[in-house]
Amino acid sequence: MSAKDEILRCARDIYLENGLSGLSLRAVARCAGVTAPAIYRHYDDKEDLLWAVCEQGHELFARYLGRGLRGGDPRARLIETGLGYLDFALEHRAYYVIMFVAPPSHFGLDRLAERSADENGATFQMLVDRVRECMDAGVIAPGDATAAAVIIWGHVHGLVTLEQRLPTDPDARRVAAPDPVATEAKFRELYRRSLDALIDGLGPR
Amino acid sequence: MSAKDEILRCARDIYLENGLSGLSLRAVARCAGVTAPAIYRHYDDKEDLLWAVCEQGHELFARYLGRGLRGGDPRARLIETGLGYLDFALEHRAYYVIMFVAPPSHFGLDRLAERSADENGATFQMLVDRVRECMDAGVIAPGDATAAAVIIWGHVHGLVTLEQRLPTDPDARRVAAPDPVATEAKFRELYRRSLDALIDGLGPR
DNA sequence: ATCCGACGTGAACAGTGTTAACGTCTCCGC
DNA sequence: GCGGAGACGTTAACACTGTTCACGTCGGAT
Repeated sequence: MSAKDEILRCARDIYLENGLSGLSLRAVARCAGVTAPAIYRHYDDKEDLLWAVCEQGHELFARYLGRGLRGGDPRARLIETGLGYLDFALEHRAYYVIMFVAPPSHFGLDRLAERSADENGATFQMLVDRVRECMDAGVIAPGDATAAAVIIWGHVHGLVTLEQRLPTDPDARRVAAPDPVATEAKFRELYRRSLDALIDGLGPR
Repeated sequence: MSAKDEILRCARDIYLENGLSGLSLRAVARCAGVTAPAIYRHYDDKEDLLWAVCEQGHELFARYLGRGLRGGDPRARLIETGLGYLDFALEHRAYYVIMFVAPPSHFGLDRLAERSADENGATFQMLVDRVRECMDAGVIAPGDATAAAVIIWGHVHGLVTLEQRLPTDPDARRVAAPDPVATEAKFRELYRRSLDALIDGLGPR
């Protein structure tokens, strides 16, 4: 395994475990068995290294979104895409955060902002395709497929990010350890139902 | 004006202008005409100071949400609340980012995470009230008002955060300066339509 | 007059990302 | 075989960060 790969592996593990605040170049170097400046032989700077981590995330993400193609009819394919999105967000929260949540420019990560905008454009295209399919099949009212795709992405993205900030289950407010498994199942249910409701709302009158 | 107020004012201005990465204690101190350690006479640490900035944001935010009460019927009040949310997010992006977007725990801001969760719970209650009103009036199908509120908040929150990451208008991809005013108007339109569609979807069959 | 607490200071510490100067290998052409 | 070149790593240092410590300097209450 090359030193470059080893550095990336360490950066990824440290980030996924400790978040951005735990990701220091010296920590990465220590883990990889080198000193900090050695990293600069392989990556331009910290932002560049972080981007390499993001790229691995996007690769993983693409596989989750790909599940959408398994659905039988257009509506099922769109919903299945939404569920793949949810699974990725729940199973790989840390990845999801850098890739879609944390606004890079506010943390001085300007290049990362650009690059991830491009990447987002690609996944967005996948969603637009599913939406257009639904429009052709009469599941969604004909119109601007791009706009509808923004609405749907916004919807699922919002639910997922909100789930990470709210207790979600208000009964569990301030009750110790609100059994994450149960509330996650509840949230999945809610996610699914709301996706249905939204698509209904976007359907022909 | 007390020194404490002056420090807070500087911290707010610097943050709103330069984002989190530009907010250094020494910069705040310089602006306020003191040295960095003086800040510790008034705030526990940087996180505490940042929280004070957030509090001002929440105060402002409450006024925007309050507009929802102007609506005539329950549905109008719910939509008006959603539009107030949008206005705040668009007119005070930087505030919106710390308050609702950036996940504090990933940046080592644990206390801020707790505190803002509490604050979010409060605004959430306001939304639940509007939803319950709609259920009573038959605008939204009867059921769990909290769940419906999560869905709606997730929806608007997702659209707003997405707008900050996507070009929104795909025609403007990579075209220089895609006239922010025009695309903002377009986005408002899309936001409003999708909110309508979602509430339709949540209505009785 | 004296103590005290509030407020501010300069110096210092550990940690950060990053750069410069210096080695040490390996491989390639002569 | 020899010399040069390039890839890769090191140590030392710089400027910056949040934070703490010991020291002052006031104003007000006793």
